[in-house]
Amino acid sequence: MAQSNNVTPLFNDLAKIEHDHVACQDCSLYRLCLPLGLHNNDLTKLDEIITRSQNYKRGQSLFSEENSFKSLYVVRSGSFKTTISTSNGREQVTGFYFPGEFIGLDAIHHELYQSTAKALESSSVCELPYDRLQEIGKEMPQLQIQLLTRLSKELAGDKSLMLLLGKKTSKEKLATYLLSLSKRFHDRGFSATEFQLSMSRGDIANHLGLAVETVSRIFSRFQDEGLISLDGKAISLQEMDRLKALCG
Amino acid sequence: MAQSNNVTPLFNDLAKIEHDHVACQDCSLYRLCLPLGLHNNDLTKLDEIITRSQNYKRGQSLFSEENSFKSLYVVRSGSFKTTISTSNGREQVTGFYFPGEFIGLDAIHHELYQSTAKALESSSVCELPYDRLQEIGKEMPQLQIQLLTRLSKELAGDKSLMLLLGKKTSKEKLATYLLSLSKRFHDRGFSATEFQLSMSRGDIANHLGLAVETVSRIFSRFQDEGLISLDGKAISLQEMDRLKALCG
DNA sequence: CACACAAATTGATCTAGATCATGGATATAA
DNA sequence: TTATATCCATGATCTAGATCAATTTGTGTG
Repeated sequence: MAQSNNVTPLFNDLAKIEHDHVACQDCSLYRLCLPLGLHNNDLTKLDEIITRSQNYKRGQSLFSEENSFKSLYVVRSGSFKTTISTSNGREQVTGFYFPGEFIGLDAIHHELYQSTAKALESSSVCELPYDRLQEIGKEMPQLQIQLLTRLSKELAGDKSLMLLLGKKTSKEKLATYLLSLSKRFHDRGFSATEFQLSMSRGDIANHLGLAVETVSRIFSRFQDEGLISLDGKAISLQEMDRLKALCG
Repeated sequence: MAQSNNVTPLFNDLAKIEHDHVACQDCSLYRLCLPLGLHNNDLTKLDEIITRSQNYKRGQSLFSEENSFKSLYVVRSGSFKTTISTSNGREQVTGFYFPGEFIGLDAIHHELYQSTAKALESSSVCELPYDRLQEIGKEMPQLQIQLLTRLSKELAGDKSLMLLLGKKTSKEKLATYLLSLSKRFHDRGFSATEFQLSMSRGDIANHLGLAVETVSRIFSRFQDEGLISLDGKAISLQEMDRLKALCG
């Protein structure tokens, strides 16, 4: 059966991508993205250094661990995951990224990317070459502040994730995760209760420090209890309040 | 028995703190800290906005979750831990901070601190009021870049910690932790193999997502195997290579 | 210096969630 | 369309590390 269309679509349509060169001014992600608060002149300068990428297909890499760091990326449409690995090959999904969110911020201090970024579905990005960004940033304090704010936000998110990984039970982890997704969809103008999970159960499990089987079981349990309703990748949060209460 | 003196002292003596107003130029932490790369004029301006704090005693808070965000702090001497909590009171130690390291970076995007910072021993800090920092930052791109770099570095560290929390066994966690401490001591000009653990076993356990008892047992095991030698808070890493191999 | 309290160690037991195993559902490709 | 690989769900079993319990050691404080 084909995926039904009664839920929020994946993020493919969020940015206007008919033309490859939508200016930041005209981008529907404007208020979620870096340019917020920049004046027209500055915005134009920023526009000039941005490369709008071709599409990335599901599974395709934006960059890999140990590649040399060159650019930051902002998701324009679709979604990505980032991973890092131990020397003996175990992998941790460190984050999921949706339109308007930055990828690569953890590489700024380094010559090399610290993680691998892969598309979860057909996706596109804006590429910001870091050296040129620094150049124009010298005359745009507001841009620097935006960048700092971005980094700080991601940092705070990662600390919460540490709390989740270190101290929460499997149910609490899943409930917290679903509500975090919900909020991000809502912030992007979509339904807070009905959306598509672009990542696999395996990715979710890995990200939350669980086994796939555990995620499956808890999803089933949540369904039995009427908390959510799940049809493949389409999820609907039926009882936000009870979910919130489950977050710990 | 009193603590023996044959190991690296705690960080109390690292910064020259006889006078409350050591200029950044003269501070022994200079090369680890923010001012790196600033010119003399800029350095003087930075100096002017910094408040050097009185001492914080063991257990004393620098700030608490939900306090309004005002300043960033750099550890001058001693050490701190930061924690965040779930709504029902469970707590996660999100980080330990040593001289030259920044505390509060995750609050920049917010009105409120996202965590609580407590001294682990007698400690002191430099306080950087964030609004004034932004003010002078407008004319000091190098300062902004330093800040960005700091944030990025902490971000990368947190991602590694996610890998640790999500994918490593208890032994691997402890080995990884000890080597991370070792590196940070070494970077500060101290022995990479002999130092004092200023944090309790409980703090370590919490930070690594383990129970205290587990940490105790693994420390004992590591001792039996000749990997480390432990006397209260004083630790000596006897076999760095084997420890490295244990990190996963 | 001795009291009281907090931190650490060690052993015994228990359990949340991992791992193993199987079958069904989905997706991709020729 | 069928082949083939991957993903997902669910049951049975196992185990790493948590929890509980009892000492021991360390550490402020009057």
